[in-house]
Amino acid sequence: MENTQIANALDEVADLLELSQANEFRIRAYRRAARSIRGLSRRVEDLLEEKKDLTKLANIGKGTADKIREIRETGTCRRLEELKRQVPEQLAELMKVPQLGPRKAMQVHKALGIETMDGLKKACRQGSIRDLPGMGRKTEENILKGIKTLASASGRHSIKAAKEYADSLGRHLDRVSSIKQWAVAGSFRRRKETVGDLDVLIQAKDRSRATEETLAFESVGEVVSRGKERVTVRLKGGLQVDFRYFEPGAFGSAMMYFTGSKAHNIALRKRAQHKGWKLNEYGLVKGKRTLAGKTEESVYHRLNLAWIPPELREDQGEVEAAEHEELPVPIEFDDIRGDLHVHSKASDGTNTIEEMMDAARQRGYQYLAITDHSKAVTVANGLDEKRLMNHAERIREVNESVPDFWLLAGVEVDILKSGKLDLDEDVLAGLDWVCASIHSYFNLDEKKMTNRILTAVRSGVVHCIGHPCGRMIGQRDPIAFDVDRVFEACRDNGVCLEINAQPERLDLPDTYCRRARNVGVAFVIGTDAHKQQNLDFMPFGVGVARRGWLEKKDVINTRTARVLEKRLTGAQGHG
DNA sequence: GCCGTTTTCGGCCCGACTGTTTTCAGTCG
Repeated sequence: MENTQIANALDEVADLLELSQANEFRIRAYRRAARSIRGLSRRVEDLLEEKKDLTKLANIGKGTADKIREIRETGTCRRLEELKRQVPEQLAELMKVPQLGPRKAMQVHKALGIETMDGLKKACRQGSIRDLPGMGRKTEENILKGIKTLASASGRHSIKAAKEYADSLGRHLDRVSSIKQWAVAGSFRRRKETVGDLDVLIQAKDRSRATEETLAFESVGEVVSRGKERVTVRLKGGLQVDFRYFEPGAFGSAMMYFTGSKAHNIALRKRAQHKGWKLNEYGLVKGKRTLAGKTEESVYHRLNLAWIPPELREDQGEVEAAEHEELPVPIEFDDIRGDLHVHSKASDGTNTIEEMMDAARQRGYQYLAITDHSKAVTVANGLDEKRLMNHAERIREVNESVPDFWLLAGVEVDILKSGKLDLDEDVLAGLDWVCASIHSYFNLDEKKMTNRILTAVRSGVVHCIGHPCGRMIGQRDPIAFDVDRVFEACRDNGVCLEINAQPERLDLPDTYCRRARNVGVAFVIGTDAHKQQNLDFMPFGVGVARRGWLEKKDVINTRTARVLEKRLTGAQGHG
């Protein structure tokens, strides 16, 4: 059983407790427990196997630990089943409609017997909601709008889409004369793999004028709410943007508040509270006196903490690390010296070897590995041994023509169902860079999949495992394998793990990066570019690495061409 | 239901906006 499943069950208990209007702190306890489980780097299943004490985990006490054991064994727990008997399960779904919380959901259910989305829609249209106490016409409208939003937006947006909106919004805000300063915070700043909305902080003298000018942004679809402090809009593409005004003296605390994560904020507020202070978006205050707020650094320092990079703010040990000055120095995009995963026209890329190289040189790189597909990927015009040898020859000719750049003759070879590589190992051994990836049979059971990957890792000719989890965000689940065994084998065989920077992959995911780093594996960040512009995916991969606590030294394509070459040739025979 | 730098009971993060009210509850982030 996966951690997500356990966390979902706990959240379900919380949902139903909310509907039952149970003690709010009890509800919060279940939410916190669910979040803790979700954020674990290890599987609860394994922890239980090892007879570990779950109450040692944050926010898990005796009661929840018992329930987790129950959920693991039976798929549910008695408390949850009991709640389901008392509260219609479907109401929990209705609660997901924006504007409809637990109270209103229960109210419409009790008064009108509504249990389904369709029933709710009908009631709104018929105007029977407005007669309930505390509700009116506007409530009906908002619920209908909420149902529509829920259906269309279906949650989160890719980091790439969010970046496009953020960039064009930024260009607009730069032109607004009444805005003195603005910045994007939120999960976008934390570089999460997907983004729910954009949080934009604005400093302006004349707020109402700034609001007017901001709302003139061409992509604004509708204004959701509008106050003196905050303006919320939905863009035409469905992405929600919160604009929040602040004064210069509170810039740092506002950035912290809106950057989150929520769990990180709560951890910091509790820390402030212990000192008898209060922390909110307006500053760190003691009684009526403001202790800090102008910059993020000032707030962290006043709390006896080092400044924490946004990507680490998940309440996953970063506060403790900041306290003991043990924070990592996360890798930066400027540390990257080359890209080791790109395709050319030889397989399914759109550009020639030369064009890809030019694009890499324009970006200031020292090297680039051309890694076209192998023959198993027929849809991508994968190369067989003969074509690959000719292709490698061509790459080396081009490489000869550029003394100040290293073009590596490489391949992205398929890991077949058995674990055998798709190309002759003698041919692979003659290449500069071999990335091995899975592109088929994603549904093998965990044992078979683990052995499959281990066979490739131990082949002796592979430098790197490409997009190790094979997931596509929101489309395809990660493959099932024993990650710890694979990570250990990679370390022992000198095989790198790739962080694939394609925004729909971002694979390895951040939590696995951190886990693999602790095992001692080396990483490579590759864009998997299929055309020149795709080389610009690199920052997305760097974002994942930063969220995974990786430093420059952990990632081998931060090495200069000279050092990398030494490593690759020196590593021959070792893997 | 969890938890402890005010520790085994009594707290639990904090503020803005809307729509309904006429002082506030519900929702959201």
